[in-house]
Amino acid sequence: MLSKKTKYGIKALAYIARKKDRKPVQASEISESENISQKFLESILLELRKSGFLGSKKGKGGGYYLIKEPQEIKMTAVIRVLEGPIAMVPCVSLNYYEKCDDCPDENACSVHKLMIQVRDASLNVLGENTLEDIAIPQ
Amino acid sequence: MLSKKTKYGIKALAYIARKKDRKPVQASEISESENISQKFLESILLELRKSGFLGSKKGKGGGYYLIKEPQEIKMTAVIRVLEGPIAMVPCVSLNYYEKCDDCPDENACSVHKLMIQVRDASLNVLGENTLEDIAIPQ
DNA sequence: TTAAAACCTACTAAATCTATAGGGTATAAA
DNA sequence: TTTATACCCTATAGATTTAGTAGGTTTTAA
Repeated sequence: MLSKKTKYGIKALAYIARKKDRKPVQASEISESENISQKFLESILLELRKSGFLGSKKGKGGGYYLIKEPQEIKMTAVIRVLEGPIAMVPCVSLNYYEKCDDCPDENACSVHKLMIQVRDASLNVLGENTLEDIAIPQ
Repeated sequence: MLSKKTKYGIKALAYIARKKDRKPVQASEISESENISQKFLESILLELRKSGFLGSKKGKGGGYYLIKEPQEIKMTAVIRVLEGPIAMVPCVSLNYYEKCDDCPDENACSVHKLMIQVRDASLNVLGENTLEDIAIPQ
């Protein structure tokens, strides 16, 4: 299951991407428009800034803006930052690999083989979709 | 992320499916062989029995056995029983649908559209794999 | 009769999620 | 230079889920 944090983060990025001008967008505006708790959203936007997706401007007229073009932002990257691994088990994760305690041999594990297929299917979808693709005008 | 419960459940089913004879397999045997806490495993096997995947026999020489043939058991069905929805958000779940609190219009939601694609990709993989496919002899 | 094995209920420690509280800091406009 | 704005930061807390553990009861085969 996708956490609310990730879901809100994606919606916020899409909201910012839909704006044609590159003026900073306030957290309060996104919060109201997308029905997200403002304080919670602030922490998410902050994280997106620290991980290089957003820039920010303080003070009156400030807000958040995209650093890269929407078509350059793959959804795999967004989800990895907000949610963590895309894989359903750590032992098939490309970016967050962990060995299973119970598994002496990954290649003999039935779950492992299945989850590699699921991971690749998900990676394929999320890698082909960019922020531009999902931020269609309403 | 797949819960340990689901992971153990799949491994247990695969273990039982690998046995050629249809004699009942004890929880203790699976527990030792797959490095799963026996008590935890018992509760999982019980759930798999109640949901129609396994039959059981009590007393000495008892254990669990498959009710259907491995090739008739789709992994979608197993995961839905043990883990719940396959979709990453409830609003795109076929079997566990729930409306999002924050979303007035699902069709205008960027997350919704993306997650439908992810769901379909996962469903495709999990629907094509049966217990027979993943229970390859070690 | 005894041992084995499924069955059942209740509980719990730890982690995670989803925020909320309460400010601090930098900036722009008046 | 003041003031309002808006980002920035830390701490905390309630709810839920996870991953078990504990301690039994019931059924069956030998």
